[in-house]
Amino acid sequence: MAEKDSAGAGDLPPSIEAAWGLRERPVKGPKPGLSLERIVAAAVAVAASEGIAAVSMGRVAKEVGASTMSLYRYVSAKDELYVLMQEAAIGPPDPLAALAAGAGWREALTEWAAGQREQFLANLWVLRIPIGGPPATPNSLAWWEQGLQALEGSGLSEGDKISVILLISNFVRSEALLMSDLAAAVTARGVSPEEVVAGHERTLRRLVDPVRHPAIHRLLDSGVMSEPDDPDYEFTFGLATLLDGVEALIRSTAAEG
Amino acid sequence: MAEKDSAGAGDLPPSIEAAWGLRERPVKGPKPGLSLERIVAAAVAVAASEGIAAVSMGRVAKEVGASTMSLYRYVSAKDELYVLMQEAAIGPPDPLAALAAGAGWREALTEWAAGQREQFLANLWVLRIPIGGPPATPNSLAWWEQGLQALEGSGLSEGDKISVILLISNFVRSEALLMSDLAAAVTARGVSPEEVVAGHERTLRRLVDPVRHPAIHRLLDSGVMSEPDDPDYEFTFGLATLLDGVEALIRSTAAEG
DNA sequence: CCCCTTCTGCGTATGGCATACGCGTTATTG
DNA sequence: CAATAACGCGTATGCCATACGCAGAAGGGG
Repeated sequence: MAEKDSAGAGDLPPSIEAAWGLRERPVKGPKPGLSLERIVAAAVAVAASEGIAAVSMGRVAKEVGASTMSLYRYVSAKDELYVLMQEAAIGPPDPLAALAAGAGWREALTEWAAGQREQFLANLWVLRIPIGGPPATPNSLAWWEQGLQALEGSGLSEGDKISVILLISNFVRSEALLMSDLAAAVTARGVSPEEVVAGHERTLRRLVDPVRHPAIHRLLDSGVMSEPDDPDYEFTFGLATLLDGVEALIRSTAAEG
Repeated sequence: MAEKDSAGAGDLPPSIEAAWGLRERPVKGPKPGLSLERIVAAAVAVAASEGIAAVSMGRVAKEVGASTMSLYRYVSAKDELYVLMQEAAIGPPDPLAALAAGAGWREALTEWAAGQREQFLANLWVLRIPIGGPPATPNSLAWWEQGLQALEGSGLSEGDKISVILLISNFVRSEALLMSDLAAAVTARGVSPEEVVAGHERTLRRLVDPVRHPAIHRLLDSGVMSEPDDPDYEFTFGLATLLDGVEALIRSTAAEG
């Protein structure tokens, strides 16, 4: 009951194959009136201006001037559309200047992480679409390729390289998601980011019991919550810490290798 | 048009206040036939056995033997139910043995991260529910409290402490999400985890072009994808790297302080 | 003691959603 | 010129969250 198909479980959905440029145009039948590109572009536009929740098959169809069901000739399910949207929004990475300049892995990775973050921040809705498994689209792969290249001179094993890449890209993603949450709260109420943060601090103060939560209480008293307001701070801090950890790994690898 | 309400934007939804034990029972009217606890427990049970997607208001209502709309007397929207489900599933943290034993911050943080991961892995569906903003529920706060306590002796500033806690809990979360993705793929097809990974490697091999993706190509050739199969590996590796970074931060703080 | 207020459970209705299915139509190939 | 295959899309199904309002329960004030 297990091994049946020739290719097996590893096959791609057809629209993803189309994103890779595989898949010959069928030669029979009427010429398609739409195209995957048009559909995905329309979906991205809706998501960018009204959020991912506004992206429905019907809505996208209206945008391209077609009927809902006609989209299913191009995409077999909405999840496929999501994948293609992500792919289109993220785009290919710019070449790493640090690599060209012959700089070290740390500069290269920093640039790589910053680039990825930039793409996320420019397309916050991307962070809201549910991920399923590892990437298999051209641009996603290109980003991974670039990350691996940044670690080329590090002396790490191949396994350690992906692990590091995974670690960093997860960090970038979750930090950007935090920003996105803040942005969402800001637009939900009509207030400024500062007010949102201040409101949350007020709520915490009301709930935190000095006896049961001494550390949080100390934290609130320290006034850190009201301070910095550099939107890049958490990113810069986290990345630096992460890279310090990677540096330790690289050093120890070099020492024992 | 800005400052109107006394409490302002920081207010909690009523069902969350109920989770804190605030909110007096109304004295008029019929006695409630249900309770938040029963509803949340039923929702958690459904999520645990059939996934978060199976949790609908109607389904939960059926589970507790009530009508769909009656749930809205206890919860004002489904998102509130989500928050309460998360709170219930995660539960309060066990006391840190490392802290009691007087061990250092590194042992304490490691234990803390492992505990958090354990809760996630035992309730994979939690990872699928969309997060909105920072936690304001009792158990979530308790976890944060414990994380901060683990860093007590580190000499870090309060601000650096939250940043570190944030960094680590985001890491734990995203790593667990990866496991969850794998588990989902495993149950979706009927195959073993090894076969899923192997299938993905096969797909990659088909798509990766040695010229455009030299680093990934090298990676695939190195055979790392087929190797380890220790499900904790990525977690152990990432956490160690992260903590090495934190160690560097603590050292440099001590040096300049 | 009774009525009025307040809260309960819940039936009904609305408007949204993804998508299965099948039909008429259009191009291409033999 | 027919057979074939892909097209656009109308219709229908079965979910979903949730607004609204009503009928009945419980307690408090007169």
